Amino acid sequence: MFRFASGCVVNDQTDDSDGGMEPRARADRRVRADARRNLDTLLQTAMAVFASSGVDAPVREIAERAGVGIGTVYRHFPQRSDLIAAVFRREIDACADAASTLAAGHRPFDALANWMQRYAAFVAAKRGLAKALHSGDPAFDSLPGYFDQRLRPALRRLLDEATDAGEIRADVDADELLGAVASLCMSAHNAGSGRAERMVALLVDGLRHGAKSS
Amino acid sequence: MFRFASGCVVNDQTDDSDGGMEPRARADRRVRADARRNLDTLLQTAMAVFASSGVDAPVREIAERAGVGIGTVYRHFPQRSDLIAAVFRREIDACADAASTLAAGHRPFDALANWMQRYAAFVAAKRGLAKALHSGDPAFDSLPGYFDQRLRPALRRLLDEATDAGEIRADVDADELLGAVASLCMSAHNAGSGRAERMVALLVDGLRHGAKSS
DNA sequence: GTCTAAGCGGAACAGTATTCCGTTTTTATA
DNA sequence: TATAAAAACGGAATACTGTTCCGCTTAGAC
Repeated sequence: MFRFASGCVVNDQTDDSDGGMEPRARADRRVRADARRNLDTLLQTAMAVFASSGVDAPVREIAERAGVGIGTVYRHFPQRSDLIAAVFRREIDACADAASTLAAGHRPFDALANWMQRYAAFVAAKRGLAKALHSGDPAFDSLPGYFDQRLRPALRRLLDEATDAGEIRADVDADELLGAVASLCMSAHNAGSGRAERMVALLVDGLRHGAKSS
Repeated sequence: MFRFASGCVVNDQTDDSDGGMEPRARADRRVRADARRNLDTLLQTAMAVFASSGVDAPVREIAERAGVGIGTVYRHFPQRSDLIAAVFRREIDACADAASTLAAGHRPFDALANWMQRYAAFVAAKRGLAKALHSGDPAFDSLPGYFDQRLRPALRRLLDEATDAGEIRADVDADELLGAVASLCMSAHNAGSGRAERMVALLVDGLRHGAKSS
């Protein structure tokens, strides 16, 4: 056994010398159904608890609310920080996946505009987790990279489609945009409700109308 | 009793209705000598422990090294974070006070240059505490304000005296300078030793020679 | 149905902050 | 200097935490 960067414990390839077993059977039946179910429940519960009580919520509370024993939590996440990282990862995934959904259901510009708000909400909600990120715990080391790896392509796709449809200007970079929205949300933090949304909307309007500078 | 912003516990004015007692005696004899001594020892020890073991050092360790009981620590600092804040405050004071000492013992420009290095060392050493600052603990809320309140006037005085003596240009702002040095020290963090010092020295040289731009 | 090991639960451990209260020490007063 | 009241002290006890350990349960292959 070894620990993935993700923090989940995974079976290492057990010795392959016995040959003939189908790899499918190996991979499928390796994880018991109840274990997978518990893992999922755990992540969902942790997400809810972190959202309501903050990332400092005790592991015990999460275990209780998920209806599992503490041992089970630690079986899936050797350290408390691994659980936090996994939740963060899952939320990044959800945000990235939203891009596909939106792209399928809206015109390119609308998909882009909606996703930007979705992303803004994500950033705003994750300020607590951001704090954890800077705690120096190695469990979080891979998160920034994962963040880029998932979110950048998602946004790039939306941008490209909107550009191809002639709905927005062509000179904006996905990275820059992600960073810009993030800082908008950070600085609009303690301002009244709706301010971040408005600033992001402004930014999106700029995508449509602004003249290319430099 | 109420808690000062500083986190120390202080006697509220006891009822003054009995009139005639001299205010001096009141104010002087209000704190027992051993208490004051312990408070001081505690702060000194905590400073040393934080410097060597980081701000996460257990309260017990500090109490032991200071030669007092845990109860005494908590009598002076109701929360662990109050102790951290008090230490930080004291170091800000020391840094600010150094300005006067330097001003008295050096020519204006030298005083300024020395103090800038002193301040740079302070910023560099306090990276750990900076992390604590962003933890959201209300005990730290007043620190940024205190930082400005103490350090800005200290630097302004040195700047003014150097300017009056015609030793530096007149168009630099104390705030900007504090910020600039801080960011220099932050970014030079993981670079080899002495780099921050050199960058700050560069900045100080700029004070003497640079042309005013805008 | 049986067997095996993956998975589970939660008591036990270790380490922390914080509280509580009987004891000691200072200091005002005589 | 002797005394008493109040202030401060010390540290055992409490209350939470994260984490480990191991006997028990149960999914799933045969």
